[in-house]
Amino acid sequence: MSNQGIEAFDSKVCGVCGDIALGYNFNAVTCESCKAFFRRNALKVKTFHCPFQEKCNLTAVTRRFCQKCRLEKCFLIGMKKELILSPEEKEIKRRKIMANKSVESKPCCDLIRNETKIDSATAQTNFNHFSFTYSLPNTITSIIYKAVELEFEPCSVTRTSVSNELTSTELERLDELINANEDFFAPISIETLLVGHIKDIITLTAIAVRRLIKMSKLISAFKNMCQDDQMALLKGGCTELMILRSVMTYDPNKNTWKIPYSKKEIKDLKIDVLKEAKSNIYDEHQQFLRTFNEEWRTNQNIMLLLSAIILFSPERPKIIHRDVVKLEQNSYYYLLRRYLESIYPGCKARSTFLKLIQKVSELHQINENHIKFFLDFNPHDIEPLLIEIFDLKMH
Amino acid sequence: MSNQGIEAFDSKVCGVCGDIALGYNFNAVTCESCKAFFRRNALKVKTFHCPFQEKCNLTAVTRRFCQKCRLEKCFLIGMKKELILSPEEKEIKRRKIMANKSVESKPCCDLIRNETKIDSATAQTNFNHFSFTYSLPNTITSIIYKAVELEFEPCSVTRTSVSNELTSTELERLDELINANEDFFAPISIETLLVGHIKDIITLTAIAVRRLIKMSKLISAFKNMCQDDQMALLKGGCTELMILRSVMTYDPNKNTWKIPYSKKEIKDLKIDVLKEAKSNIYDEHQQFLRTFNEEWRTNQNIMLLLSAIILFSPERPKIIHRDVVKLEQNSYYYLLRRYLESIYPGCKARSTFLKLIQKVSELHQINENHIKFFLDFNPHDIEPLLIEIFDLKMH
DNA sequence: CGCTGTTCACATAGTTCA
DNA sequence: TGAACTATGTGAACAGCG
Ligand SMILES: [Zn+2]
Ligand SMILES: [Zn+2]
Ligand SMILES: [Zn+2]
Ligand SMILES: [Zn+2]
Repeated sequence: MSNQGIEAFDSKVCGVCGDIALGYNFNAVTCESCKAFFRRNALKVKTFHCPFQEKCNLTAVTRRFCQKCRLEKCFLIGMKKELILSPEEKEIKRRKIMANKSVESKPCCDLIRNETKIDSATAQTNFNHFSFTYSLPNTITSIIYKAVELEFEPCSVTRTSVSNELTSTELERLDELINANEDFFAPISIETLLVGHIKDIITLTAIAVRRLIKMSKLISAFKNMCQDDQMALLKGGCTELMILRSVMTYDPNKNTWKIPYSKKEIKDLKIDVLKEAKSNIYDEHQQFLRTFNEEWRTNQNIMLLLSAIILFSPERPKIIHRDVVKLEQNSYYYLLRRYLESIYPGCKARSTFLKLIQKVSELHQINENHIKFFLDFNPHDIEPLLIEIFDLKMH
Repeated sequence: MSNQGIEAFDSKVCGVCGDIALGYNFNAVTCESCKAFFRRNALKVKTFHCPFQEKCNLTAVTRRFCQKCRLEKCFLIGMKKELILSPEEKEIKRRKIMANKSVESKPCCDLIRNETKIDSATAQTNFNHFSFTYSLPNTITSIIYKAVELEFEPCSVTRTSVSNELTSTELERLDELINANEDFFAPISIETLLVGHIKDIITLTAIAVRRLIKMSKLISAFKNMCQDDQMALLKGGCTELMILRSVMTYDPNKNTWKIPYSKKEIKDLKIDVLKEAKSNIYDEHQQFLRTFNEEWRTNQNIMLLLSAIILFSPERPKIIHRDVVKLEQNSYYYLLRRYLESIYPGCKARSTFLKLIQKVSELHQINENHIKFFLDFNPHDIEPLLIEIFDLKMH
C-alpha cells in the first residue's frame, strides 16, 4: 500500500483501516479503497460473513480479509449510505455531464447569444421611464417566497443554536449508567481479605462479578432483554468488563491496582500477581493498561460508556436477539461519540472516538486468552458463581 | 438528436441573465456572476425595490440594474437558498481545510500508524481459528444505525415513557390516524369497473390517490404544513403509499388483492397483472408482499403508523421545510416504537421495530430503483389530481 | 469474472481581488 | 460586482489478483 509516508497525518488516517486518508468520504475520513469498498457494498442486500469472531482488527493489510467487519466498521465510524448516489441520481448526473460534453464538442450556434443581445437592446427601452413602484408581493412566487421565509425564520433560529451539549434524552441515558454504577466501587473489606497472591484476582473477580450483575440489572435496556440474552451477555462480557474495570483502578506509577479496602484505606495490589498465571496474560494485560490514555481512564463517563458498549456485544455466543443487542450497543456508541463532542472540539472528539473504538477492539482480542486463565485453577478454589459465569464445569 | 444539441446549448446559458454559464449553481444553470449574486443576497432579510415595473428584462448588461428582479428570477428558475452554506457549515468547512493545511506542514505523530502495525501483526494470529459465527444480515445492520439516530433525534412530541402503556396524547395521535383512514377502504364500485388488466392498477391508483389526499388532509400535522410541502410530500410519497396499501389488501393464499368492490362483494385482483409491466417490478413487489409478516399486515395500527411515517418523508424532492417534516416523521417513528412496546415484550418490540424500519427502507428502495425507472410512473401524473384537490390556479 | 484499490474526471461549493 | 481561483467529495474506469 501507499503506506511509506511515515510522516503520518493524525487527522489523515482512515478511520476504518488506518491507511492514509485524503479526506472525507461518505461522511467519514477514509482512504480511497475503503471509500470504494463502501460505495460498492453498503447498499448490497447480500450479507457478508466473518470468517472469524466478528471482531477482526482492520488494517491496510487485513482489511480485505473480512468484508463483514470492514463494512461494520465503516458504519461504526459514521459512514452514511444515504450519501451514495442512487441509480436515479446517477442518471441525472450522467445526463448533466453528457449535456456539457455535447456542448463543448460543438463550437456552434451563437443563436442564443444573439438573442441575448436583442434582449439587452429591448431592456434598454425600459430605462426610459423611471417610476418607483412599491413592490407589492403580487406574484404567486413572491407570496410563496415570503411565506417560506416567514416560516423558516423561527425554525432556523432554533437550529443555529446547535451546540454540542448533550440533549436531555442523551443525558438521561448517561445518568442511568452513572446511577447504576454508584456502588460498584464501594469498599470490599467486609467481604474479603487480600493476601497479595494471584488468588486475590479470583476473590476480587467474584466480588466484581456479583456487583456487575447487580449493576446491569439497573440498566433498563438490559433489564428489558429476555432472560436468556441477559445471561448470555453477562457470560460473554464478564472477562472484558473485569479487565476494563481494572483499568479504572490502575496506578501507572506503582504498577498496581488501588483496591478500596475500607472507607479510609486503599490497598495496592501489584499487577505482578498476573505473572503467576500459567498462561501469558501479564504482558498483554499490562500493555493494555499502559496504553490506556490517562485522560480516558480517569473520566468516569467514558469508562461507563465503554462498559455499556462491551456489555452489549452482539457477537457473544448464544445470543437470541442479536439485532436488539446491536441496537443497544450502537446507542451507546452514539452516546460516546456525542459525549466526546460535548467535551472536546470536533477534531479531537473524532480522533478520540476512533482510538476508543480501537481499544474496544483490543479488549476483544485480549479476552480470548484471559478466558483460559481460570482454567488453570482447581475448580474447588473458585466460587460456584464464577464457575457458572465462566462455564468452568468441564473439569 | 440535433434537438438535443440545442437543448444542450441551452443548458450552458445562465437561466437568469443569458450570459455564459459553466454549470449548475445552487440548483440552476447560471453564470458565475449570478451565482455570486445569489450567494450574497438570497439570505438577506432586506427586500430590494425595483426601479421599474417589476418586469425587468435581465441580460448580461442589465442584470445589475435591478436586484429585485434579478433575485426574483433566481428563485423562479429554481435556485435554492438552502444550498448556500450556513455560517456554521462554513465554519466546519474552514476547520477541515485548516486541519488539512496544518497536517501537511507538520510531519507529526505516527502514533496511530505504529499501533496499526502492531495490530496487523496480532491480526495474523486470528487466522488460526476458523469458525463461522452467525452474522446479522447486512440490511439489518445499517437499519440499526438509523434506529439509533431515531432514538436520539428530536421529535415534535415529548417523550415520557414511564410505563409501556400509551399515554393519552399518544393515543390521541393514533386515533387521529384511525379516523382519517376511515373511509379509505370504502367500496369503489360506483367509481369504476375492473377489467383484470394492468390498467386496473392505474384506475385503482387514481381512486386511491384521491382518497389518500383526502386522508392526509385530515391529519393535523399534515394540514399545518405549507402547501408546497404538502404537495411535495404527496407527489413524492404516493407511489410508496400505494404499495403499502396494497400490502394491506393482499391475500397471500390466492396471491391476489382483495378489492372492496361493493359493500358485500369483494373482488380479487390477481397480482399477476403486474407481470404485464416492463420490468421485474412484479418480482420486487411480490417479494415485498411475501416478506411482509402477517402479524404486521393485519394490524391496522401498525400499518397506519407506517403510512404516516412514509408520508412524512423528509427526503422527498422539493421539500422546503425538511426539518419540520423530519420532526413529524420522528414523532411517528416514536409513536410506532411506543405502540410496539405496548403490545409486545421488550425484546420483541425492539426487534419488530427494527424490522418495520427495514420495510420502510425496502419500500423506498423499490420506489427509487424500479418504479421510477422502469414503470415510468411519473409523479407528474398525479399533478392534475393535486391541482384539483388543492384548487390551485396555475398560470 | 468478481473483488480490490488506484487514478482520474467532474460538479459545484467558497474565496479573493481588481 | 464578477472573473479567476481553490477545495472537496462524488463517481468512473482500469489494471491486477485469485
Ligand atoms: Zn481504509
Ligand atoms: Zn471479521
Ligand atoms: Zn447570469
Ligand atoms: Zn426590476
